[in-house]
Amino acid sequence: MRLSQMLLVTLREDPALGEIPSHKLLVRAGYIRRVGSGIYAYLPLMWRVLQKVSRIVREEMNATGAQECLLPQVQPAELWQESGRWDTYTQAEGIMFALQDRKGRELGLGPTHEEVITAIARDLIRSYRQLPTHLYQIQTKFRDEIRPRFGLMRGREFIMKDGYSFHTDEESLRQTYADMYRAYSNILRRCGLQFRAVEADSGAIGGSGSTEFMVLADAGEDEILYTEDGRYAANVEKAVSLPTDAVESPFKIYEKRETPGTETIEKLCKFLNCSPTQVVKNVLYEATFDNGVRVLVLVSLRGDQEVNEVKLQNELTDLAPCYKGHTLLSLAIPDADAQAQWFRQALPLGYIAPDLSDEIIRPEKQVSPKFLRLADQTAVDLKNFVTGANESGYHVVGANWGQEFTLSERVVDVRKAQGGDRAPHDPSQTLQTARGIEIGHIFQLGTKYSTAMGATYTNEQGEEKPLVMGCYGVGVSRLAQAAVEQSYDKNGIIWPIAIAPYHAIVVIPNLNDSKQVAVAEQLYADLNAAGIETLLDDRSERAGVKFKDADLIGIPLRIVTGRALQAGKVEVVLRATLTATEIALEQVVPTLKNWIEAVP
RNA sequence: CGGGAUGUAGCGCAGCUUGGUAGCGCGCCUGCUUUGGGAGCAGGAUGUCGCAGGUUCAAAUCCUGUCAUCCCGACCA
Repeated sequence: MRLSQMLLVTLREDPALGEIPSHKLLVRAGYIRRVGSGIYAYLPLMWRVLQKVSRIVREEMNATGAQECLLPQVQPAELWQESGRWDTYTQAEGIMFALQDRKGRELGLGPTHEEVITAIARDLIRSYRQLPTHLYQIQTKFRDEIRPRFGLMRGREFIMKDGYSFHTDEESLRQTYADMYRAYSNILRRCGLQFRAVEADSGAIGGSGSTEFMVLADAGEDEILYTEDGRYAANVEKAVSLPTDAVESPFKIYEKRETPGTETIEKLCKFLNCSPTQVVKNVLYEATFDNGVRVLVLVSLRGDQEVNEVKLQNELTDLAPCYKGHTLLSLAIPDADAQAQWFRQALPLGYIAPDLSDEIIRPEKQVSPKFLRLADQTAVDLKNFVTGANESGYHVVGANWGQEFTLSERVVDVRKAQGGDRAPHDPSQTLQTARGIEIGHIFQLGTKYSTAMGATYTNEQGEEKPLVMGCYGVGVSRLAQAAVEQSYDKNGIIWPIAIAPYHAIVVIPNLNDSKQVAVAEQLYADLNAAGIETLLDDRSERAGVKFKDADLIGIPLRIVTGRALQAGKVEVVLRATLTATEIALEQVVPTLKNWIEAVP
């Protein structure tokens, strides 16, 4: 491609997006253009990158025996009602764009495709002889994100590879899951990215085991915890750890103390001169179930710990049947307005005890009259602890479970693991933290969708069984931006060669020099003929502009038909290091071919 | 959903306090010069000042409403 023919508009200044480098660079270098909040156009250079990524994804998927297909983006609500996800996806998380057609039928734009694929499997798969089988697609997904940001990282429309496998049993599923683990590792390695596979929570998708593939980058939205022995790595939402030991409490006698202005753990510990590990703190949440029932949840945990809301959500989802619901719709910390609505009197904020009276809950039809009291394991082990007195300005010290306070029968693990905690598999290992961008996620779904939607097969014994399923996603457009986030400098993008839009760019410094032009044209033709994807910068711009643009758009190899021509050579510059080498004309094609093939 | 901010030329911004002919830089167009790191000189084009009301002789500027976009938070008592 000749740059003189290409619609390439680069910006000299950074666009006014107070955001992450990769986003600014993709806009500035003319790869993407924002059309609406979280909605982007992929311009020609970007589209080539996306196609490169897609190709690698296809090759690795096909190598595992998965078959490519293309599923509809517009999906009838009935399918989602069958799986039970219509409400959670259109109300609670609100992530699905829902609409009505002219006849008033409800439709959704696909944020994911479990329902569609399960419906198809239900129709097509009859026998164990057809299993296992694995279908995938590369397609645009729609998600009405609460807050779109960071360009392609969290858009409302994005490209994703999603695959779904069907099995007779868990063993067969685990085999495909392992294949996908390898395929995803191959994809990321081939794209030239630094990444880490971590244990993850399976969230709204459901199912048992799941692994996330994280591209390591400081701007990543996810925190990951891992040990240096390489034996443990998990998303912070999923991570488990051993808490640090609690300090022994100095409060041997139970008594109520006046503790003015100590509404936070930090202030309280300073005032009482004690460790946060001697405090039981009590956090209030409001949970809403799918049948409209609301429950006030009081979580007790050790003062130095924080609640992991994902774990808490999972616990509450499990408890939904106790409130005659199927699933949790939302979980929130009640704000002042909500508190005024729920309670007869103002809460003693900062001074709440585990035995906060149910009496203060204002009776209401859809509201549970009692607190759901949960105790985290870290709180259970405490002796002679400090906690609130249910009265503003007062705490109690020297309290014990079974004496002054009754321990909830529901003991759970809802604490957030933190860097520095000891690892369960080997307490001599401490958890390290890193930030990552979630690029891939593989799940063992089991029979959640097949059971809900009646997708079954007949086994060798002639029995009808639900299909065992797995699902596997790669964020294709997100991966492309993550590559930039991991590889850029002050001059612009530095693409890994495997996904660069072009391998090389031939720059003519002076268009008026006919020799420069002739040599460049010849090299341009020869390189392309040799299978090296090459751009020709034949624009009537000054050399400086061309160099700046070449660096900005990040083409790995730059060939300059400039002053070295007198010696029968051209200058070849590596974008990554900006190091230049002079190479004889006839050596250019073979040399570049070697370099490109040498990249792993 | 809460909090904060911003909407003025393709991009980045000033002007608004104190109402009075729409500005700057970059980019774009023409010509000449220049030609290895975002050139110089000369000339030129480009705006429903987000939208709708209101106040006023007069509104980018003041008032009301509205829409959009961006940032922070969704913080633990």
